[in-house]
Amino acid sequence: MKVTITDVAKKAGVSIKTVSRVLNNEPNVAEKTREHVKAIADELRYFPNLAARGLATSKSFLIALIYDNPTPNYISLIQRGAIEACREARYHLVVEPMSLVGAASYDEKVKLTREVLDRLPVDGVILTPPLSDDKAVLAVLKELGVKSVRIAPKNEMALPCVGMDDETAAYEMTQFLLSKGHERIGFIQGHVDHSSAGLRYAGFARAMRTAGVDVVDDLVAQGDFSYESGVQAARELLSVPQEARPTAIFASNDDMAAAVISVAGQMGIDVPCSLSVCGFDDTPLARVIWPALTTVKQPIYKMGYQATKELVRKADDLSGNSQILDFEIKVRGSVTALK
Amino acid sequence: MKVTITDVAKKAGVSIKTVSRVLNNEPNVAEKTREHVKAIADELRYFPNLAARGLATSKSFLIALIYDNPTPNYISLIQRGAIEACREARYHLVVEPMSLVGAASYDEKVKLTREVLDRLPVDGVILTPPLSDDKAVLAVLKELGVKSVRIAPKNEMALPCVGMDDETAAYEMTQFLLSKGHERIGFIQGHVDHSSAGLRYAGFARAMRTAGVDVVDDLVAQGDFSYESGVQAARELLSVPQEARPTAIFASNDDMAAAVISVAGQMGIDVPCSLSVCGFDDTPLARVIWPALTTVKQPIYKMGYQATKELVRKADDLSGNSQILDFEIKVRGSVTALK
DNA sequence: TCTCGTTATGACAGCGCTGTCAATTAAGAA
DNA sequence: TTCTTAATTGACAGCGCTGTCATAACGAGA
Repeated sequence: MKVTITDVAKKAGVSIKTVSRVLNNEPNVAEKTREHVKAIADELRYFPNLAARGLATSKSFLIALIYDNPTPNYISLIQRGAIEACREARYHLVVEPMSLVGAASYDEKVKLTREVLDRLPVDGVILTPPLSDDKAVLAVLKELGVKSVRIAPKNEMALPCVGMDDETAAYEMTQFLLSKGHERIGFIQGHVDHSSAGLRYAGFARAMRTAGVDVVDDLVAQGDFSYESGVQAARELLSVPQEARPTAIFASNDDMAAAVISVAGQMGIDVPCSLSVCGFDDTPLARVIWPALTTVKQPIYKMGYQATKELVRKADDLSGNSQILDFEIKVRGSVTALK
Repeated sequence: MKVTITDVAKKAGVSIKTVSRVLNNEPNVAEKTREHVKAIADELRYFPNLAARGLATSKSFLIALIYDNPTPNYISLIQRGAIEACREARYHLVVEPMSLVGAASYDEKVKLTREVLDRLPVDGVILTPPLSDDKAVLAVLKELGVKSVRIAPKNEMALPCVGMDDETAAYEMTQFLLSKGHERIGFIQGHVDHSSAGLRYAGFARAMRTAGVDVVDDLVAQGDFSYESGVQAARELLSVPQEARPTAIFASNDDMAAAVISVAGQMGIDVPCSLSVCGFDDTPLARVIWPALTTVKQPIYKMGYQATKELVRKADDLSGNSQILDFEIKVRGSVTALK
């Protein structure tokens, strides 16, 4: 049925070991032999059997993408990037969603994570937020000695990471609002489990401080990155006398920013004339709502790609090096200068 | 390092074959032995090596989810359902996005598909639209004898499918609009490669005919399920004298419906007072935009789950049986009765 | 008690590949 | 030419599991 290495070897008139060498780009094969074997392999449309190869090398050629309930758009971009990198290295991506956040205790988390990794021994793991900051998950990864890369804004536990500089991005976005004359700027924080949430707030606060503007407690609301939490937070921020109302709101992600626009609409507050709004992430949503959202474009696809690239790299020296990718501020209709 | 079947056998004082039998629930093992072996395996936290098992059985315990550029939300739900079913059967899901639509010729498509499946021999394939209707892909699947389930509204090529009745859903949604007094109803069609697009239009047309209302050609616009195409189509439908304008627009999916709402907003047409809008899919977007979208809720998660369930079923008799799942019409603010 | 039909268990080969190491060949050096 | 060294190739074991088939143990009936 399926073509095996033996078939190729026979047809090429060499031993299976030589074929193996050619296929794995090992040295010490005569150039002529190499070409010949390659040609035969192509002709026979031979592909090595992953299971056999895996058994012999105790590798699986599988990379796991472990995530917990992120937004579909985010995970789908990460995934796409990861798969691209996998393909280039002849790896495959298996996806493993988990349900750890909030619900489970530390021990429970350890157990669940271990189970996933025991059942399917992979060659590498990509962790997305908020799992990339989860102590239990990281502990298991270390215990099992699984190569892993975190998608996260900052290095942790000597594990390599790929991310962007959330703090600076938020800083620059806040500067942008300030440059438009806004001073009463509301801020909606993200989920406390995501380290990026804290960094975004920090960037906002730093920009305000730098500009000599006080951060008013009443203008900072807690959200959790969900649309619903954005609705809640927006109501809090906007249900005050008009003179106490912020002239701009910076939400920690696009979903919550969309919620602000929606709530403002319901309250008869015109966006952007009476209220400027900006978000973070540049999800497709940002261009789809009206007015289009001013937001920070994250290089999500690239994060997935780079993280995976790092995992499939031959060298095993992926010790704690981190990659910070560029962001971009997308200026759209939801922000105007204060009159 | 890793605990093997031999370790379990030694510790349990039986042969590896007996352990194997227990683990695979094979008959002819004394109940006492079975319990004992199970206990030892648990104690040792033993999990069979997938590669070895795969090599011996020539199965991979892998299911591939093959898709081509669908909306992130859609694929993410399908994926979630598929993974759930995989877990129950101790399978794993590998994702394989392809880029076939539009660009590639038939032969090119065959080549690319074959390459994906040759490189990673999986035990089953889940096809999502529009690939579930792609002749080239289906031909390769048949040629390679790969078990597969299509996520699609109707049976094809004797391949089992899981889907929903798009035609009836569109019919009922149109009836709903008609019941609200709308007669000048605009329709935005979906991507021609998706069989569901045609069925949705058919359902719309049937409802109109049944109600004795003519389908006006000028009120039917072509889209391709993308937001951008929705903008285009909406402009077409709305850039006419007010008396010629539709009083309601039924877009073939939510993204295009969102585009209609956005375009209407820009043109100063109030939704829903001057224009009712409804969509299809019930993406998160539907609840996030303002006004919230009246739409058809597809059981997307369940489709992924059922399709995978079918694939991992022991029996190999999955010949052309199709499952039609229920839909639900979600009435929200974007549609009002015609005054 | 012995025999026969089951049921339970184990020995062993082999799945398709790679790692190790030995054998062969080619290429220089003397 | 002959010896030495390096480059090239192949034989074979073994990765961890399951399938096949032989063997052992167990009961039931004579």
